Amino acid sequence: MATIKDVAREASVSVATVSRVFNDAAVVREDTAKRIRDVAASLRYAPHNGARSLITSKTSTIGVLLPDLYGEFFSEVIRGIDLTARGSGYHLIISSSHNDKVEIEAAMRAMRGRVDGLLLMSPDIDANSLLNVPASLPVVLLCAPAKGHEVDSVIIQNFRGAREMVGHLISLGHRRIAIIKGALGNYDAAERLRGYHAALREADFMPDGSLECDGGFTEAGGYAATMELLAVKPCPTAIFAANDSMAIGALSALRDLGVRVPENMAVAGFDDIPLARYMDPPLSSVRVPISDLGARAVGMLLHGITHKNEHTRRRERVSTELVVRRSSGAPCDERPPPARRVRKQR
Amino acid sequence: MATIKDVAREASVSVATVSRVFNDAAVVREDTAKRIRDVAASLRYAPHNGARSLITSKTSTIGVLLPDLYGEFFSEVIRGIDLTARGSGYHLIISSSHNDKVEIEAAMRAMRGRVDGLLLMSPDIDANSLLNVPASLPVVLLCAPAKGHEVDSVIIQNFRGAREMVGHLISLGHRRIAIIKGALGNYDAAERLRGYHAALREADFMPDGSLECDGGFTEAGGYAATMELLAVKPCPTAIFAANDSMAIGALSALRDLGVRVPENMAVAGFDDIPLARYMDPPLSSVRVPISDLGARAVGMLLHGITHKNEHTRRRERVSTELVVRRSSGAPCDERPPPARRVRKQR
DNA sequence: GGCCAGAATGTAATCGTTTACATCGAGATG
DNA sequence: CATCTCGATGTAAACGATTACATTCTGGCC
Repeated sequence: MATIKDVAREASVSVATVSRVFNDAAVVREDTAKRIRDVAASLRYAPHNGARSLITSKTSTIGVLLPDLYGEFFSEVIRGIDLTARGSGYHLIISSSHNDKVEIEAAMRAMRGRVDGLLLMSPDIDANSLLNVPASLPVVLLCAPAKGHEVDSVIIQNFRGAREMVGHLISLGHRRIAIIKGALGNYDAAERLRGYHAALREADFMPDGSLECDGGFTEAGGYAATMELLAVKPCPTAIFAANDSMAIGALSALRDLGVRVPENMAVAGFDDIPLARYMDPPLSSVRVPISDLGARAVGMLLHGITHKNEHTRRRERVSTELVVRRSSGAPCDERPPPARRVRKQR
Repeated sequence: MATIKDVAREASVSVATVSRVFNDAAVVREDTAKRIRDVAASLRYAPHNGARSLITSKTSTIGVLLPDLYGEFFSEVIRGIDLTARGSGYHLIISSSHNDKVEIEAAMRAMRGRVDGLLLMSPDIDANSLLNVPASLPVVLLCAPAKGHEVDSVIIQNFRGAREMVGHLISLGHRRIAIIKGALGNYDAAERLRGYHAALREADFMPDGSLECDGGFTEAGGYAATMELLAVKPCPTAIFAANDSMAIGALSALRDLGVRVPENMAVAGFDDIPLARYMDPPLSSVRVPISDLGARAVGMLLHGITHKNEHTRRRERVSTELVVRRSSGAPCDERPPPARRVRKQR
């Protein structure tokens, strides 16, 4: 493959001049510049970015470490990240399926010299892990607690969102509200559970462990958890799933069992993935501006990269919004029902 | 940030020895190796991959150029790509939103020196564009015609799938079958249209231009197209959308118009994205093994990378499968239970 | 024509690695 | 004891660019 030297030789100039043409073309006389461009084109020359970034110590690339790539949530996050990064002239290196600390640290090392900064979404990373990693590489944590404020982060208002949704169910008259919990050790999962508890406490409900089931954030987990919950006596009248995937699993289970939603069981999710409004019945959920999440994280990271020296640690949180659809049993505007007032369920 | 020289100095050895420890550790005496590893850890040293790949001319990275990142189709493709690439120790650099030829060529140049090969998914790339690009970079085309066999490609059996689906609708007794066409100039779109025509021809139906509407592969486009189609007299009794997104738009439109599916209008899509089975009614579609598509492409690309010299051009096609659900009006199994996915959702 | 300023271009060091080749010791061999 | 071998380590040249600094042109002015 042609290098800058080949072009220089062929155009009878020095490499410096060729380099200048491809960077600050201004200083090169127009006729030489044109000659060089022609030669470059005929040789199909393109600058070698690896070499370039070695000397400039700038890769124009940011690394994205994710636990997984499956499902609408990640797809949306990445989209937000990509849009913002590209807007600022940055490329994206994406690396997924990092489950334990060891893998993540390995992946972070692997990013050394490839990226200018790192976006890290991982349930079980903590500040300590970051110490085992090439120093002075800006990092932003996604959906993870930035303990001790040592590192930037952007998180979802999980607590508030969950409390609000459970509050909504309570306001509809539900007294036995079950929760399908997210993956163990996951920050979002823990916070949503906390929000659930808070809402119950505020309504002076007795906590009831039998109404809390693990769902692992997966659709299958939601299905299984629902099967368990329906065996509990007295039966819950509402199920709050800590994400939409599990809520979808719950809807499947209820359908298989012949339980009508929302008449005999209210269901609500979290995230408001695009799929939610297409469910039957449409799923009430807590909207998270998912692609914003990614966009904000990139913004923060880019600031960290360009103002490396005096960039103060920051923590942003994206706010959530209650989205009421039919599955929770409240009247709603999705498909306007005939005049029907708020009706207590049982 | 610490470099190999720092480590060498601190451990009182030469850079060569340090390098050897991080590569073929075998030749270094165990006690020196340990000393070096300790020093490296204390300095938080990690090898600079940019420099490394400059000299080895190997980046262990493949570039992925996509038109967009939105929607389940891309999400699945990327997942397949990521899984396979990671399995072979490759990283992914992803770049989306490339619409016209110029942008794509720019993006391809930008990949020079960053990647060992390129996965290119673009409706309007052709063999000629590839000539304007750094030579000898292996490329695999996704869902695009590899005219003249100059370049590897993997494509979907669009023609067969579409013909089969339209044949299915015909077998159900439909005689006026409309099509919502995909994006203009898009290869998949053209092939699916061709399959539609073939099926009609085989049934000796007269082609009717008024039954062909553009939908641009988007949900909104499908909605609009459906509105138009319902104004056609005599009205079609079935709509074949060239992808699921448009079919979903069609379902929305029909619901808004009060047309019952499948009783008064059969609807079918293409791709069988995860959402399809959740629609109301569940959407008949043509299943495409989307993540396989990505996986196969990576496999082909890796072969091209490792056997650069004598790698014969190849073209693979992934096969499709008819998936009959309620929306087409045929008797069919009830909704399948959720897939038992073990995969983590977040 | 000689001089000079400023524009255009060239020279060479540098970025952080890898690796062919050179060197150095130490133990084995005759 | 000289020599040979071989294992461990060091030296230095690449890789392909950028860029400070040096050098060479160019044309304007006296």
